[in-house]
Amino acid sequence: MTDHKPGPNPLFLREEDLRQAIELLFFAYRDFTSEADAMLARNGFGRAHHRVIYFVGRHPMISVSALLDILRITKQSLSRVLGQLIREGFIIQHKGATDRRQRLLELTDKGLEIERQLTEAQRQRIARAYRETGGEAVQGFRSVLLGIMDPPDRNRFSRRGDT
Amino acid sequence: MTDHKPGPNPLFLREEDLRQAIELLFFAYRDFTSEADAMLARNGFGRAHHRVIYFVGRHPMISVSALLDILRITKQSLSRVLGQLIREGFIIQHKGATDRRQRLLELTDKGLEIERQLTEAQRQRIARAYRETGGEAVQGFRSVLLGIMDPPDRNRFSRRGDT
DNA sequence: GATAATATGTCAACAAACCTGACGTATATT
DNA sequence: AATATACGTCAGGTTTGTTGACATATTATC
Repeated sequence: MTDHKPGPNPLFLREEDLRQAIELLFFAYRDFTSEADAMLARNGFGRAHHRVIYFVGRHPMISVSALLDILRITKQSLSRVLGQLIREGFIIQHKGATDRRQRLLELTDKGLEIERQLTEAQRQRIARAYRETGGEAVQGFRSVLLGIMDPPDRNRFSRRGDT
Repeated sequence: MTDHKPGPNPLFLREEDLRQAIELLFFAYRDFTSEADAMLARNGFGRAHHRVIYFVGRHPMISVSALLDILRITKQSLSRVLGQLIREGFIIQHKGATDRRQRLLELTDKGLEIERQLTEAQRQRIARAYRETGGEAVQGFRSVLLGIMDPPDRNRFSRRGDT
């Protein structure tokens, strides 16, 4: 049933390597989000909600514009999802102390709880992969992904212990 | 403007590592698809079209069900996108030789050309990251991503040279 | 050879999550 | 006082996914 071997078209050895990388990202990302997606669907949420919950949890008191900068979506798109999360009590807004135009976002206890549940499957998946492959592979994984992303966001990943 | 340091909440050192991995995947994937997305938008296509074009190009004469198995979407979703690509002459169907129920898919010359253009930016991005990080890092990248994905698809990535 | 299973397609209705464009308000900056 | 920024919102549109039902051609099975 349904055969598809690794495929022809290997113009260069290099070409095959690059295509494998493209596919590794596709399959890994697809599976990486699968458990959380299922959990979200049960709660009437989507992946967009998870992203908002995740990054608000990661950066408590983040401003709306900083969040937009991470997500790279329009404020109208964010507004729909964020408004829902606020109305349902997962996130609260605080007026900025220094700049009162800002609406700083924070998870409520309810928000923290769902964040933990949602991200748990992903953490376990990563932890398992890290455990199976070892520290050297982890360093390679990190540095290649850093190389793939655009420079501006690379400095979010400082080398450790800088809180 | 807009400050968000790496963030608080480091319950464990380990926890921070796992969260960084989650974010590496998010940022890398977001940027990885950005150029192709822009090019697709200019042609009136979306990311779904790219995925179909990519995997048909990768596996010439793939059956519809095998493609569905890769993409993990419903046949109705695929049908819309695939039908469009067929009508516009990017993909052609052939009746299966052994099983005449199958519609085996193949890129036309036009399809091959757009595939090349679309994937080019991604290939360059990967190539650059691979060049910058070196072979050892690449091995780590590969093995961690393999560890992250669910086992069933791992054997798509055999070690090399098996066509 | 009738029956069941498989591979594919299609119609219809719906939802999630994006988008653009326009406009409004509060606050800060110059 | 004028301009810019941070945020919100209304309105309408697209892409990409979903479920459910049903149809057709072909293959496999009893």
